[in-house]
Amino acid sequence: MARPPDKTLDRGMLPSLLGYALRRTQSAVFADFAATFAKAGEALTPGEFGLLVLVERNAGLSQMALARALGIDRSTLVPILNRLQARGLLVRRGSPTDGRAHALGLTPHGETALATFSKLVKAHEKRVASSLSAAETQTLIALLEKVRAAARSV
Amino acid sequence: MARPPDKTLDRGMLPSLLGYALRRTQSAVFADFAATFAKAGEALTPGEFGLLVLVERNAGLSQMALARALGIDRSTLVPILNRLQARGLLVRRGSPTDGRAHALGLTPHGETALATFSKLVKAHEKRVASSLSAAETQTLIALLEKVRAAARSV
DNA sequence: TATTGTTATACTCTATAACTATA
DNA sequence: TATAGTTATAGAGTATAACAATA
Repeated sequence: MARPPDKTLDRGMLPSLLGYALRRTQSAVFADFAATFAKAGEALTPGEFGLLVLVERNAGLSQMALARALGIDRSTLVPILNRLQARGLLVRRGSPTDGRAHALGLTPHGETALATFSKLVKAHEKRVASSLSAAETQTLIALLEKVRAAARSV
Repeated sequence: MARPPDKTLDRGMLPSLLGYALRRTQSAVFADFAATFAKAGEALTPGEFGLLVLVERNAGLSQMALARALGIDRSTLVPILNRLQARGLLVRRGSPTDGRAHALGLTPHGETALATFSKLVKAHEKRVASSLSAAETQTLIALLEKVRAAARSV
């Protein structure tokens, strides 16, 4: 990990930019996520967690559907799934309805691991939201969604 | 660019997570930033813009100081500076006070380019913040800073 | 000894293009 | 023809370790 940012530099207009605040906050939250998992002897990225949740809640979905839901290319997904499969968390089964497609699902170990991961994520969320009231957290998420909708329609 | 996310999937607990909203919003804002620059025939990432602003506002700073301000390792900075220098935006001069260090600065072309970039960034910011009132934008930035402070102290 | 910048190396995320098997 | 998954390849961002020059 790199050293903490130097606060003495002149940052000009940057602190007033939404994108700048977004990037810096996301970076800090990501680091907290990683630290939370590392402290528990686990290793998982936010993206991997999101993927596992999607597979659990939509068992049998195809790689194409998953890639679309994640907003990434299908080729990008392949090595990610390979890694999670090698860890025994996830399986690719043949689709019963389409010979080209895979039906994705969690393994039993993946299910129990995801339960553990979810607890860690909740602890992490509680910590990063600790400086906000429940109402502020809801406001923040709602404002982020509004910004996302506005940015998406370019 | 990948296709838009599929809205029909069950996302479980994800929409209530701050980190999830943060990642998705940042991704959309980043795409808007890239699209804004592409439409103007320019190419720059948010990180490169931030770096150029830092160099302009703190002319003569060293690579170590810049890396610290950006929160990245000094070795990570080298290829980034190489690229910006190859584009004629930035120069490494010898530090007058420390024979080991470089004094970073913008070239005249870098100064004029940064002025153009800043206009594009303002247009981009205006668009992504278009769905929020001025007060909401201030609230959003303030809440993000509070979260960042809480996440940083792990 | 410690610091600055560089290089070598490695890993992840991202994409495009081409291939295969199926539809 | 079109789609699902894979592979090959490439570029950017990130890091650690080791090195030369300098402090």
